[in-house]
Amino acid sequence: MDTDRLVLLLAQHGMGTTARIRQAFGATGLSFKTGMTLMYLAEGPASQQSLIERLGVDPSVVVAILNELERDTLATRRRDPADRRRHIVELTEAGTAALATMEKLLSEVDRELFADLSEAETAELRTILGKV
Amino acid sequence: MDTDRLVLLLAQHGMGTTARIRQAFGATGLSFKTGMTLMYLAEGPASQQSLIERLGVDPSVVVAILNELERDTLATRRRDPADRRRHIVELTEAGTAALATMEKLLSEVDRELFADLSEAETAELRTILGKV
DNA sequence: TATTGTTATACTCTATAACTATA
DNA sequence: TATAGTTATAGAGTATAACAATA
Repeated sequence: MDTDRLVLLLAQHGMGTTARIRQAFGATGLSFKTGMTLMYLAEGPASQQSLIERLGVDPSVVVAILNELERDTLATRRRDPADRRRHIVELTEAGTAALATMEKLLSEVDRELFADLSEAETAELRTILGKV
Repeated sequence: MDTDRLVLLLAQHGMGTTARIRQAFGATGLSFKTGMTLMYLAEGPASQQSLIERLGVDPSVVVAILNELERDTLATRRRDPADRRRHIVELTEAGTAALATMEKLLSEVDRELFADLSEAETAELRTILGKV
């Protein structure tokens, strides 16, 4: 799906990259956004609201992701005593281990995708995407 | 959905860009890949096989897209007399008009998304993405 | 036998709307 | 009344498998 338009070029590469990540994560049985959730939880306990914002998805999506993570005992949620409407979501030890696996998989995709780019080019790409 | 990993940055921007294009195309009632199909057909008549390759999708997806385009009389398909297994797919006049509309919508997204980029930066982005 | 296109079907991702419980 | 989270459900988008027509 090639084209000469920059928006389409970016969309195309993004879809390809996303598909590649999904494929890499597929081995773990976890979806793309579930993997992203693990990464956010690595920064510390979070409410579901904060996950909704960071993932940019509907609340119901976060519920489904957390159900999956709890089923696999990769994360836990418990009531926040300070506001019993909220949940405190946390990684378990198994979750931290799973995260390490996914980081390794991501590194492989990274190397594979950007193999033909110089150090300067990857820095440049990062800068430019930051402005988009 | 921010992150410091380049693969994730690219995936994120790609998904955002795709979503933005879908939204822009939404006004026409046509999907993203249907719009892409119109663009490919603008280059001249095509077989369904060639569309499959360029869109990078399953044959059944192309069938669905062409059913939609034919229903809206934006394209036609007819048997190729040289090989009666093949279809020759062509834009109609209405299809050409619809294409012009979508190009205009894409240009708007282009301007919006890359407003903060210099001429040099857009050229750089194009070059780098070409290597990914 | 291999290729082109079609159909039926199912799976993933995501959002909407109506709901419960807390504040 | 407003907010956090949940459920049920529906709609995209896409792939798989079995198929018919033609080469």
